[in-house]
Amino acid sequence: MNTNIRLTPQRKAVLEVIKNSNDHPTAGDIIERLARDGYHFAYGTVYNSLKYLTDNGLIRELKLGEGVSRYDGNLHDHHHLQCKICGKIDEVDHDISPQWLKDIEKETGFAIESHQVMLKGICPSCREGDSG
Amino acid sequence: MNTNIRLTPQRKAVLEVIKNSNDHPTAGDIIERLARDGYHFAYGTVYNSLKYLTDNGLIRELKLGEGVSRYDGNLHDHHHLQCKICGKIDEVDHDISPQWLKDIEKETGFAIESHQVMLKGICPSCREGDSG
DNA sequence: CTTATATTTAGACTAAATCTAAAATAAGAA
DNA sequence: TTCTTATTTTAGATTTAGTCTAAATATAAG
Repeated sequence: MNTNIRLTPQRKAVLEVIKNSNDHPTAGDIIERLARDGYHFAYGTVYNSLKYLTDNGLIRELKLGEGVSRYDGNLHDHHHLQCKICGKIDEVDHDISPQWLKDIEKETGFAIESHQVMLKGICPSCREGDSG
Repeated sequence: MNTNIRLTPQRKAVLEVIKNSNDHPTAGDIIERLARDGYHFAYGTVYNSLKYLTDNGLIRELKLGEGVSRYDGNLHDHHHLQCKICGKIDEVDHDISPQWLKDIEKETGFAIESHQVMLKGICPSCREGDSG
């Protein structure tokens, strides 16, 4: 992690929005929230800031298979669980077994650098209303 | 799974391309391969066919966090491993522990319906040339 | 102050995928 | 077969997420 991080006003504002969100916003969500706070940055600036903040370990980029990137201010290792009905994303602290990863490395010869588990299901509030 | 599957010539050709591929092609790849085989279907037809085949369980859609969907004719449960350098996708048969999923269901209250593990790393042939 | 480097901006551009309305095809009924 | 209805395909416009570019601005170093 870079110790010489340059937080321009734009990057700072983007970081603030993410730190103040707990719903894993997309770039679009972030631009919307910045605008609500009176910041009207260029589209590209927000993307550049997100990349810079991600590269420097201040935020995390999540790709949950929706075709959109989401951003997370929670730097602790965790996985995600998305409701198929309402789209809500929950965080899960359990990590998968390191032995499982080692077995896969042995089997495939890959050096595994990162892993992400994506769980899809029905959240408690959507389950209440289901019929099956 | 629907027992009354209607395989139009378009759907059949799309299915064939996927069954004959072992590299998890994207829609773009599939259109390219169809064209090589002399099939020039409308863009939308290929997407409709992919959706139809996926919905009917004849193929699987993979969302590996690249922002593109890939398609897989291997219907057996498995996970995927992508090389950060060359982009090659490998298949992994090991499945994660059912107990792990149960623990998460208990913790979150979600009814988990599907899970996908995405592993990123460096493949054996790219490792040979690395300097770190 | 001057020069070099980094960043932001507006807007054009790209890629993946969806949508739409018309045309074509297939299936079912008489 | 012919008529009617439902399904599928087609071409192309549209949407969405994100990248790229060149000029303008800001910051840092000498």
